[in-house]
Amino acid sequence: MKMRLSRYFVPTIKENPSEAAIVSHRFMLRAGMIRQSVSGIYTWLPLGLRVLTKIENIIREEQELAGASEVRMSTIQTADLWKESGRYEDYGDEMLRINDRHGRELLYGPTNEEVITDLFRKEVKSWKQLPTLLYQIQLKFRDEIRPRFGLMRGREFTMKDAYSFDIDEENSVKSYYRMFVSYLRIFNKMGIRAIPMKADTGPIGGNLSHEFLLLAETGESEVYCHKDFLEMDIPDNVDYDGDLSKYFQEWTSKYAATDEMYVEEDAKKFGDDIIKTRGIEVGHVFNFGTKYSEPLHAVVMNKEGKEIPVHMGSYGIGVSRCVAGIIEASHDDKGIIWPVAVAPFEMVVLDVKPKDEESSKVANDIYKNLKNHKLDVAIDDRNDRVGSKFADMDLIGIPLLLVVGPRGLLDGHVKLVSRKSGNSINLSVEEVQERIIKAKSEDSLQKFVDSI
RNA sequence: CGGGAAGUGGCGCAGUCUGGUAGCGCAUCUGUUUUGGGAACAGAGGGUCGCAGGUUCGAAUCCUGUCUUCCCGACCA
Repeated sequence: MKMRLSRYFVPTIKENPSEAAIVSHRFMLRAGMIRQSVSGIYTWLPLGLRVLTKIENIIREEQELAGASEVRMSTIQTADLWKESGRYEDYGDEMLRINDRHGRELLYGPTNEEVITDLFRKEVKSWKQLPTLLYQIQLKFRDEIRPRFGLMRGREFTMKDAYSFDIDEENSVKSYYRMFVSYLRIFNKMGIRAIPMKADTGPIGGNLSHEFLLLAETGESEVYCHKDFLEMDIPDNVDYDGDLSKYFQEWTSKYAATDEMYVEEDAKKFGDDIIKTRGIEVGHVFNFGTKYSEPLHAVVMNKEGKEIPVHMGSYGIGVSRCVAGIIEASHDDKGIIWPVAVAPFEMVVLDVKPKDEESSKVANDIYKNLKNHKLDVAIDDRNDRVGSKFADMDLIGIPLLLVVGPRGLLDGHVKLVSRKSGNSINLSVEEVQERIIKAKSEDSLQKFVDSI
């Protein structure tokens, strides 16, 4: 399908909606990415959905690499399982409880430990089938006391949740490391730096747990973090069947903690290297042993022929929150600045004057050629004044803008603009395509954008 | 749930104190002139003022109730 913005649904808003108090919420509404349905619940519009989908696909790719298999559990769950695990009463009013026509107690899942454990106990019986690592990307509902900040704290939200099942503590920790490393790679691919910090295990329980926090001035929690984390290398060419403890050591040996876990004496050992800033929690990993497998009787036969409860872990990423988080971390007063990997479009060809047949044809030819070379490109063929088209593209945050109009073509050039730096370069019609296609084929489009 | 603020054309707001039958900017539609960073002029359409009661000759405005949204707090991906 041809991505013509004149035919696409992008309802941008010029003025700031009064209900949006933070940057990401404002820009998502203004850029036509989302609309609120009721408090804390949103409809995703085409542009927002493209970003969400890209993030989901990055997660899928990396989770599969780490050995996890995708499933999709139902959003509606039975209360019986929660009574069995003992969490039905604990979870409180955050859980949306529903009765069906027969009066049976159901609920809209706020998390899925019970359902996945139920699946596991029915299907897996032997230590030979372990480890088992499953994940899903699914809507969750938590009836927050006070939803706020748009997608940052909604009630309905998209979450990636993964669950590991192992024969013992030692192997369970290996699964934990797999997810830990996978997370480092996932957030890096999204174009953000999320730093693992020692975490409180909260209601999910367990002893080994880390939160991944995206650093942003507008973050919800105060964090203390060693400055080396900002430059540390992301694990590459990872052998997920090998020893991953070195990565884990590297990423946990230096100090990083949220304010509620902050211990001054520990931080002091690193002196001035600890910076105090703010962060947004985008991921959380837990290793919780047999907390659910015991009450739910998720057992396997071990080598000695004895039934033992499996050791479990769960691993979440707030997918829809990531969309907002990335905006918090990357924007200016004009709008969003998307990292290439998650931008709704990698680039847009801006047809300055759609009514000018000649220049418009050049714009369309370039568009088609780039599209044929796998670029995720759209053409802005809207019959608006160029100023408002520029303003929209800045707001929406398209990383790369290719401006094609009669004036430039007179001199034989088109203009390439980087959203991030605001810089532009004039290039011939041929050269611009060559360079973009080359960068795309080398998977270095972000570098190319950064070089402008 | 406690504290605060707000609901008036699609969006942002004024009008409410001091009741007299609704206005501004942006957006939309038509026409003309424009067109390389949110055009100009002329004209047009669109609101029973969140909802329900009440007071009054008369209510956006006063009173009572109710719903919704946002902000601060406890809670959290």
